[in-house]
Amino acid sequence: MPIRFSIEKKNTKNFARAGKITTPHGTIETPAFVAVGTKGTVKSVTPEQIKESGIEVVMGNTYHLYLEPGEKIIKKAGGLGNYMQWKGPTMTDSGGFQVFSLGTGMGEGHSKFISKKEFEEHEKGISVFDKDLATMHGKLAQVDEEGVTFTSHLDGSLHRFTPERSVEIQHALGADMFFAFDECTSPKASYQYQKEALKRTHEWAKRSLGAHRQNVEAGKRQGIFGVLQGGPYEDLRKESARVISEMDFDGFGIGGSFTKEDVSVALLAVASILPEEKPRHLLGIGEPVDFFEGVEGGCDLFDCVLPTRFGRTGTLFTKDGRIIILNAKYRDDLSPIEEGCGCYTCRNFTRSYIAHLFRATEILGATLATIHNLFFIAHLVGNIRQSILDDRFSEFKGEFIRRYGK
RNA sequence: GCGUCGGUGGCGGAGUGGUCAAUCGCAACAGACUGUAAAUCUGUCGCCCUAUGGGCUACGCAGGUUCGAAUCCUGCCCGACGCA
Repeated sequence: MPIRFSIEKKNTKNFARAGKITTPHGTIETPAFVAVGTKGTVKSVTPEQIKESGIEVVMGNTYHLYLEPGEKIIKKAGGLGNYMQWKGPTMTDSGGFQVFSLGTGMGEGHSKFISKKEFEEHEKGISVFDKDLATMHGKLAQVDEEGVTFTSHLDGSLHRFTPERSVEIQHALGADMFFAFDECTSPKASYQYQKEALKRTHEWAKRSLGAHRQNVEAGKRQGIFGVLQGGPYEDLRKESARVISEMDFDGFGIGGSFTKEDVSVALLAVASILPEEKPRHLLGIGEPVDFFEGVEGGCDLFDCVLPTRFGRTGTLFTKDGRIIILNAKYRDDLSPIEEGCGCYTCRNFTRSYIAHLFRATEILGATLATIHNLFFIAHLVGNIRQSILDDRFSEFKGEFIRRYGK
């Protein structure tokens, strides 16, 4: 078994649990936040800085790394971790999300989240979105039963991913854990489409798993996670949980696009169906408040671009809510981003200085802000873990949300 | 002193009789971002108001021509360059 998951403590009132994932490159204490390093780098920070922020695992992306520098080079370098000099555990995403973000997501012009209002209007047919128009303009990915054909966003060249190909690339990338190739649907897709896409995702899961089990060497080093889909529909979510659970995956990913309100529903629908003894990764979710819901719904791993993207674009997490460092009031604010924060940035620099770096578009601003945000999230999730161990999860959740807001 | 060119909103810089409160860029101000086509994107950006509309003041200064001027004419002030 390439990875081992053990549960140390379970919450009696919900699905929250604290545990450990042991991988060939070290142990991850769960719940844990996975830093996103799409192209083999967590943008703007060094591996040392990632580690010092309290991050234990980094996730790269098959689509991006396949396009550049190409999986062959990374394999030759000894795998993703070695190539990027991240010594801890690694994961890779399958490229399934890009089926959405470069496919329908691009035409619809929204991210994986959609507001409740927009979703309801869409259901009533009020939306002005024109599917034909979206197809004609700029979509880079096209789904069929066998896989996805896409044009590179870098040079327009034509490529094709199938479950087998995604797994093959992910073997070359060599991460400790990786995901089966799935189709992440648009939140605006119809029930009928969600159902068809789900069938496809299940078929692809089976094929991904098959391709992985065929490679005995890779199987010794890498764990494969099957991905659940189903959009906002509870019955599809349950069905997905049943189908994917029956396959011999090493862990599970919960994917998809949502309205904020659907996340919790989707998790609870699935929580008691998934086998308890395998880790669950909630894909792509990570506002501070979201972690509580995710953990309550039984999730052990989370990845999200927000800490790093927010960092680079000047939005910083604090216990009292997020701040936009470019706001005029911080120009002469000589206090740290967050009073009492133990991160490198807060121990050494002021809001004023970081604001100055952003105004001057000095790249150190992105680095210092990213360090802080990663530290904030890693420690938030770490504190959630501790609260489970101490049997005070609900109290901690209440305290945090009261102060943070939203 | 003479000549030439030029003076536009915080800055740079369009516009050369009406659709100009004035293209655009920068700065400024505010916002967004959830398995990263993102060091990205959006909105506001003369003043005032009973604000998807209305009023006022504006294109160096002062006059003038015209139904109407940032745009044409005269004088003045300032700047750059050239000649003395």
